[in-house]
Amino acid sequence: MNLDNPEPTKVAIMEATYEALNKHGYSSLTIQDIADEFDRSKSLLYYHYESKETLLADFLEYTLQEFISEFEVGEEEPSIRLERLLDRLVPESVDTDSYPIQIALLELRAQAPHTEVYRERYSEVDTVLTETIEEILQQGIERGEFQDVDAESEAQLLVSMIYGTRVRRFTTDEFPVEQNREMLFTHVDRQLLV
Amino acid sequence: MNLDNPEPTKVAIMEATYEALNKHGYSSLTIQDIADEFDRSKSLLYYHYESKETLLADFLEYTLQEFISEFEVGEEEPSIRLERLLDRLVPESVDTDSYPIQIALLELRAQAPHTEVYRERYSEVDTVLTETIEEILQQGIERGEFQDVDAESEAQLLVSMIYGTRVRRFTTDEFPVEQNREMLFTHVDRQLLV
DNA sequence: TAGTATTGACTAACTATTCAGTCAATATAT
DNA sequence: ATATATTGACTGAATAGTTAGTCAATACTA
Repeated sequence: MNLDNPEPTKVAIMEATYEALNKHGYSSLTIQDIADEFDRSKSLLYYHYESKETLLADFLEYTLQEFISEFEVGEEEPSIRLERLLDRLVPESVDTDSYPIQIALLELRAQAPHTEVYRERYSEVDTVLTETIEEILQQGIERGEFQDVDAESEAQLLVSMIYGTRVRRFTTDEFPVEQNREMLFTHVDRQLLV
Repeated sequence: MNLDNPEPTKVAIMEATYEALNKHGYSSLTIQDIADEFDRSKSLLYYHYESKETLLADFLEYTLQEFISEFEVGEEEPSIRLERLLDRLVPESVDTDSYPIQIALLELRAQAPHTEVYRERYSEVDTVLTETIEEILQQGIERGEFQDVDAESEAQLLVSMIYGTRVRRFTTDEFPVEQNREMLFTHVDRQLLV
């Protein structure tokens, strides 16, 4: 282990993996691709990870925790928090830098049916997002800001809408993002706001 | 070309590809895997297709047309047609046979960002589904069965909900299908039905 | 016969993974 | 304090297996 920080080599591996995924996408990603973005040797990857699969599982863990941290949206009134969260998860435009990694995360998600560790990770993300929204709704209902809906079910529906919109944005040409965002916000206005 | 039907070899290749995808999934699919499900030789695949990529593109075309044909749901009143369509696209349970191919289609969809031909196909599916729903809504509005909503926007939202639900079902453990279905139908009841 | 369909044997490139060994830093023993 | 042993981090080169794709020869069909 290095001296600078607690896990600098592993951090460097994660960053190299990130870059490699950016450039090549998941399905054609090779260990060599990762090594090419890594300033140390390819063998070292096997010193730290027993296989490509475990390396990628660790990367997924690492990256999804970052994604989860995006769910944190301050302490304002529930309606504002919900709006912020939706705006962040279904933004008007995805900035060019984060585009490739979002696509890689979609590719990894599509592997989840075949790979248990991936599925566990995505299940967790799903649960955390749903619970986050549920809490916001619950708080809004208590404060009389939202109508008295079933917070859990409503959160589930919102999560599905969010993911559906995200998937379509990345996998189709000319997806009408603005129309979908509007409908998302309209749904909140009509179903939730008092 | 064979004598039996117009394209029996190509049909056999499509079926072999289907089986191979069932067994191996997309990301680890090899030409050999397809050949193993094919009663003729691997070389023959290259006689009919210039590359693995074009073979899979053709397979996607073939399979998505089948998927699109599922959108056809009879001639009853719009409210019934919509309900049937939703029930078909977000069924209570996915039958074991079609499970693997649905997953393969999700994997292929995740390749769409990198592969133009795939993206075009999925864009088309998306468009057809949206337009199908839009027509149903339009007809329902005209007949006074549905409220006077913006059919196009409402169709867009429904499509995102449908896809979101499908993605989550296949990529997470313990996805609450029933709750999501209920919310989908509740949304229709509240937003659309007069 | 002439074209079409099909094959098996082949290859060149690439794949993940292994392994023997280097090296600097640290711990231990005297 | 000095010599010795032991470690963890790291490397270059090799390996065994897999991959998509080719091609000359052959069977089939019209």
